Amino acid sequence: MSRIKMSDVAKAAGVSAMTVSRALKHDGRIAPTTRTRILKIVADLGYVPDRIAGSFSSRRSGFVGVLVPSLNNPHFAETAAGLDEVLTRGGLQLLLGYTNYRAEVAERLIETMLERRPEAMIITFDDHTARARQLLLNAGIPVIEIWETPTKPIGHVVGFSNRSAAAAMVQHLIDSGRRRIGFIGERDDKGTRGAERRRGFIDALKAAGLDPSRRLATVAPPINMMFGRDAMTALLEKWPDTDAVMCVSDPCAYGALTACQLIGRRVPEDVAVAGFGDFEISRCSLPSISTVVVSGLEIGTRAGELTLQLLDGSCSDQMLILVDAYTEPRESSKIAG
Amino acid sequence: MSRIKMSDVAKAAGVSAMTVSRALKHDGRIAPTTRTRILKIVADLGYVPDRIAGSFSSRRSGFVGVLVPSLNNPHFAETAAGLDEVLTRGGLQLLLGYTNYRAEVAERLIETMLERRPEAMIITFDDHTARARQLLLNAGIPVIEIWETPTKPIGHVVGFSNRSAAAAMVQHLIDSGRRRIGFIGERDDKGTRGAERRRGFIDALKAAGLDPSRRLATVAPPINMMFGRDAMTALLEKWPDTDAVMCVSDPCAYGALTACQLIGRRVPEDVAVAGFGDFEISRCSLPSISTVVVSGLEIGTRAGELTLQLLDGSCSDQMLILVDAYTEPRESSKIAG
DNA sequence: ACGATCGATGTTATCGATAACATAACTTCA
DNA sequence: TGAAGTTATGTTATCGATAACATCGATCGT
Repeated sequence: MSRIKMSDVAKAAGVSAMTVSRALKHDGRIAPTTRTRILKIVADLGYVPDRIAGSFSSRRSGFVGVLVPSLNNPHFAETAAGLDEVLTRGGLQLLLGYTNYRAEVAERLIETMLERRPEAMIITFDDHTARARQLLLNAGIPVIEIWETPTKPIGHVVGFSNRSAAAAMVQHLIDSGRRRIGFIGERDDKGTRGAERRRGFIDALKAAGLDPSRRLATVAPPINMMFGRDAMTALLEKWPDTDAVMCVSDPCAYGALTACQLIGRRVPEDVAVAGFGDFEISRCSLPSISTVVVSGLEIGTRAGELTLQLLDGSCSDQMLILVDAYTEPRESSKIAG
Repeated sequence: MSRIKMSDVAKAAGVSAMTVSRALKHDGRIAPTTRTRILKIVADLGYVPDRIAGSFSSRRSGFVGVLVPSLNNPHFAETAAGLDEVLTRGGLQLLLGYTNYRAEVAERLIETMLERRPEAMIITFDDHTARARQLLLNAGIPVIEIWETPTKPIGHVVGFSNRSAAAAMVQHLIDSGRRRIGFIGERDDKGTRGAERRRGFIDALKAAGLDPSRRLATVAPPINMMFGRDAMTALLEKWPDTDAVMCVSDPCAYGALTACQLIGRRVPEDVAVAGFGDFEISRCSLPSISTVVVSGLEIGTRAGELTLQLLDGSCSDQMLILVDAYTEPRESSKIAG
């Protein structure tokens, strides 16, 4: 059961192990006929190279560590897909971890990942612990924070301002004639994207001289549909004259929409509903839900491309890449009749 | 910039590298005082062990390779979460890859993963290429197929029969008085879970002596909401007297539901709609959508536990673990009239 | 036609941790 | 009290590939 190793292949081909190594990674300096012969023997023997040994020897793990809050979210899944797509082309492999939106989990994951000597780390911005930050700074590898624009970045950034994007959406609600606008989201004590969106909500209302206190933000992320429904029910009970609601995400907004439909409030005639993120549900629901469009895939591919550039030395500045995030009005915020 | 290594820590502590190694993995044979002293020095120096070297030496990668069709699907995300939860406890790390439902991508991923010498492989069942199968068989590690019950398993299985589960749901539609039942899903040439569900649909209708030909299954997975809407629109155009539709998944069913609402067919009075998978949307939609409940999390945790048992030798048989999948009737299939 | 260059391949040292074995000090109990 | 066991630690060899350098024959330009 002892595994076939490179020297076995070499022996079978009548060459040295080094030649086999070169044949496998196609590094030029090898005769095409030799290469073909070796590859045939590799296939015949079923040789599978040992990348642990290879990484150890070359001091290149071929890994990029990626941290997302949750996989169960199409945005981060798309970001991971975009990263994977680009990095695979560069011969790199994703080492994916998810934090469940918890900083201490993130710290542990960062530590574990760094033991694998990733060549870069890509982190979805969230409040990091001081130690996590220190670990990343000491790692001596490129660090890219994504999905936000941190005030104190660790390294590079590929993201957008959740705060301004949310503010723009609230402004759209104001422009469509709404004045008594509520917010449904996550509780206030977390440095997450959701908290930034809440700040954007407050920004926009204050700027317009409106009351920003209609907020129901009580649970930790992730927020789901049923929370949106329950929160909207509660919000309408507490502030019955509410004429619009901004939700931290589209699933939450869909829940809020169903709450209105169950209670008998018409959307958008009586209440406008807005979400965030352009999830599938916000396009397909009846009425469709106005949302902030942002492409998780683009964040992934841009971060992936930046990673490749940083690793091949073709980019050495500290980068701040902003991706587009824009308000897309749909039926749920049509100007009331 | 040369990294601190174990021997540096050893020197600082006045012990041998081996003692540092033992202190870090807490393997018993070490004096508590020595251990404390070493851990303090590790922290002070910011030493991060090199697991590549460690894996190379111990011949244990600490990885478990996991293949899912897509991350952008709450089921597989939950399965990954369940696996992660259990395997982390066992000191193992997930190496996650996704295939986009494509066998050739799966083959490439399996090959790449095996180079990392995973200690086990967990594969979401789909049609494997012959080479993928061979690679897995030759790897000499436990292989667990999940989310299905393959007729010719490679190793162990943790799953359920998508075919019978779908058949049971169709039977429920029949029991609720429906006779002209359609199916919306993925095209017929793939060995996926969706194709199994289509077979289950046909099984149930044939068994009841009903016509199973009302099928719209034209695109490759994954199926989305808008496809469900378009397909339902087309299906009702082609077979206007359809009184129920079974959809390959809940998002697809939600799309079909909105198609009915747009056209003016009442659900469930005129048409019953059924989905698969107990996605959030099927609980929250109005009406709620009848579905087949199956826990991706459970599949993950069960597969994780099995992995640990296989690796510590406490289980050596070829295992077939069935998880529960049951029909949950909701409003969308209430008995008409 | 001959030194310079190049292309293909071989040799050797090495990456950093850990398994396996060795050792020294210290207990234990007949 | 001394042989046998126990505990804490040290020593040595090793995992499998690859970087760096070495070699050798073929080719080329003038």
